[in-house]
Amino acid sequence: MKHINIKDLALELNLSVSTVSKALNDSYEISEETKNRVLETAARLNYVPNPYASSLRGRKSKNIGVVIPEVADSFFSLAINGIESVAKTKGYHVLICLTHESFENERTILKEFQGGRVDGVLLSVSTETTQCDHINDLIANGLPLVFFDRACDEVETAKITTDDFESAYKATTHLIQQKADRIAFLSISKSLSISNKRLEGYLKALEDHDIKADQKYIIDCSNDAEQNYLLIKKLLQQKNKPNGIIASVEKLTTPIYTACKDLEMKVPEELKIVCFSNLEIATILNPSLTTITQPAFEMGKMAATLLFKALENRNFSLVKEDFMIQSALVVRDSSG
Amino acid sequence: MKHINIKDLALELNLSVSTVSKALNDSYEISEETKNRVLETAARLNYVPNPYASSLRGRKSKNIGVVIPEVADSFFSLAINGIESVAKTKGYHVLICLTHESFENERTILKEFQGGRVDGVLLSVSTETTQCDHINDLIANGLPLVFFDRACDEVETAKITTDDFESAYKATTHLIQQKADRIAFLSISKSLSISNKRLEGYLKALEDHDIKADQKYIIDCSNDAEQNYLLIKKLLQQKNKPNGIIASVEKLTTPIYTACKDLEMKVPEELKIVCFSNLEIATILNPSLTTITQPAFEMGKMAATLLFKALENRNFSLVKEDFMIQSALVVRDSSG
DNA sequence: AGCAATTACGAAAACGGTTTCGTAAATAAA
DNA sequence: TTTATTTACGAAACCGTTTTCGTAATTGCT
Repeated sequence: MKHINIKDLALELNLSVSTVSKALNDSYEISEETKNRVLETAARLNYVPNPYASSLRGRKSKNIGVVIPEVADSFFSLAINGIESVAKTKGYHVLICLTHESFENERTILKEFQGGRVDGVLLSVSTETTQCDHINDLIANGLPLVFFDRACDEVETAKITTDDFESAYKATTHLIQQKADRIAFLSISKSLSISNKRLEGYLKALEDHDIKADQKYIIDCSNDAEQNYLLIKKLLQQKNKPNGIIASVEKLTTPIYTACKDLEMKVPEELKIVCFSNLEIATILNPSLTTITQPAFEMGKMAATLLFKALENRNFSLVKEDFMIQSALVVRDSSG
Repeated sequence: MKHINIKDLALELNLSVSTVSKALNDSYEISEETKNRVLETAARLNYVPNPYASSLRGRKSKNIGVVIPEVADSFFSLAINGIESVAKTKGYHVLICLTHESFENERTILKEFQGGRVDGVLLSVSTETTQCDHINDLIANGLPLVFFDRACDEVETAKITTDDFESAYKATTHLIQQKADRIAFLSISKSLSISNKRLEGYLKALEDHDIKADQKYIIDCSNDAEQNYLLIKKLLQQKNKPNGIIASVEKLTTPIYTACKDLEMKVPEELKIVCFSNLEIATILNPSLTTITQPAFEMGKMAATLLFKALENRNFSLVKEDFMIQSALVVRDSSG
């Protein structure tokens, strides 16, 4: 079965290519009768237009690029669903690109996007990203970009974030109220703004409750699960070990619980735990995990909606603006 | 900043478009000196070729389509990583499309692919998929397709699966050896071949150990979490309730554990649990979850490798063949 | 030196659509 | 009836590449 193009279709119909094209696009220039004939024959011959040919002429790809560190993370997979739900209504496709937390990958991907592969970009930067020239280049090239969750402050565009400062503040205060006074904070990156804001919220809560922050309770985790496990274990073995812990990222849940089990620490009696996490299974952990749950689906949806606003209105441009959606502190047994 | 195309580049260099194109593609027809000049200027002007123009002319998109039910599932997200790892080495992009377990979505996506958006397809069918005309159409249209995990037996092409029958058999046998004699099986679909094979493995194991299968222990779950929870709860409340349970899909983990907790059933004493699951957090559930873990990354990698073999060799064609990789039964406390 | 082969480039066609513009026929307005 | 407008279509340009083919200029061979 040969693939059928618009020329074949026109030939079959004894019409010109342009008429067929207009009929397929429901142009006012074409009579109802002809439109129906064309549509019918197109269906019969199983004609599917080549999107790249359309892109080329129309100078738009009908694709948006979604650049994220990882797909095996419930925040991102839920956000993808949110993004996809709006892209679908707009007739757009979603091109998901993974950086695997590598700056070099991120740069390469954004560079490629400048060739016209996508019409706009949603980005959550990698942990390695400390400078944003590659992002500014993209924008200078005319591609609208909206950050979601992990943003770069130096870039003049909109971002959808959650109240990282406040939720870390809330979580810390919650632990303090639960009588924890040596609270550790597990960070994922020194450069990521969300990580820093969460850290600041944590520090502010300590300060407001007259607890002195201690550098030894602030741990920089890496992208390596085994190494994180060792770091956490070490943290929990030192003298004056923490009796509270706040993990700023979901993937630390497993090493934390594993370390507690291996060290036979009682949760929440000896150690109270809060994680930034969207894991559905938080409820069935034992003890069930207190989480700060981000509105992942909503954030994806909102980011995409904003991006489309920029794509559809040529005179609407994305300015530096922070759309903040609240996360929820869901108290469960691990901090009881 | 205007976007630069090959014509601008040629103008800047005082060369013809064709020469520039050949230089960029490292053609033997172009002198080293010219190549260097072109490369240099291209970098300076930040030239990025339009992939769609190349696609159009070259009649290939350098994209492969990955069609899966859901991305928020650890099997699929890991498989994506496997697929991506090989696509990257081939200079291909991965277009991920989600069916959300809807047959209609699946059909629409595959239909669209026939327009040339992708050069080949990796597919894991939706639970609703009972007939395969849409898949056969795609293949008849010249697009190579490889199944992974969830396949359609009626389609003449290769598939990468795991030993669903054997692993269900092993899991069931394991539960029997742990003294369970009323073992329930939770299915996700009556039509999905993997679901049926797992069911058969379960039934065979019962038979081989002289346990009579009982229809009331075989539950068809849906795509709705709340409903599944109710089904499971009902299962665990009937008289002669099961003392063993095998869940054929990861997303049933939460409702099972939740139901056990709500009904105050002791695991594993009163109920032994095994799940088909790739969840990392299986280890930190309490009790830790015995799983049948599929080689998700490997399967993605293998499926992609096979697809590229078909893409690269015009005379290699995908025949009906089942590449089976073994899953591992990882015994943990929930079946102890 | 004379001819063939090679080297290095350019012109133009092609990929599959969309869009602009031109126009014959039909209809409306004068 | 004559002129203006509308309707319905076709020819051709165009989007940004790659590729085929043609050809001067250089090199190699005898």
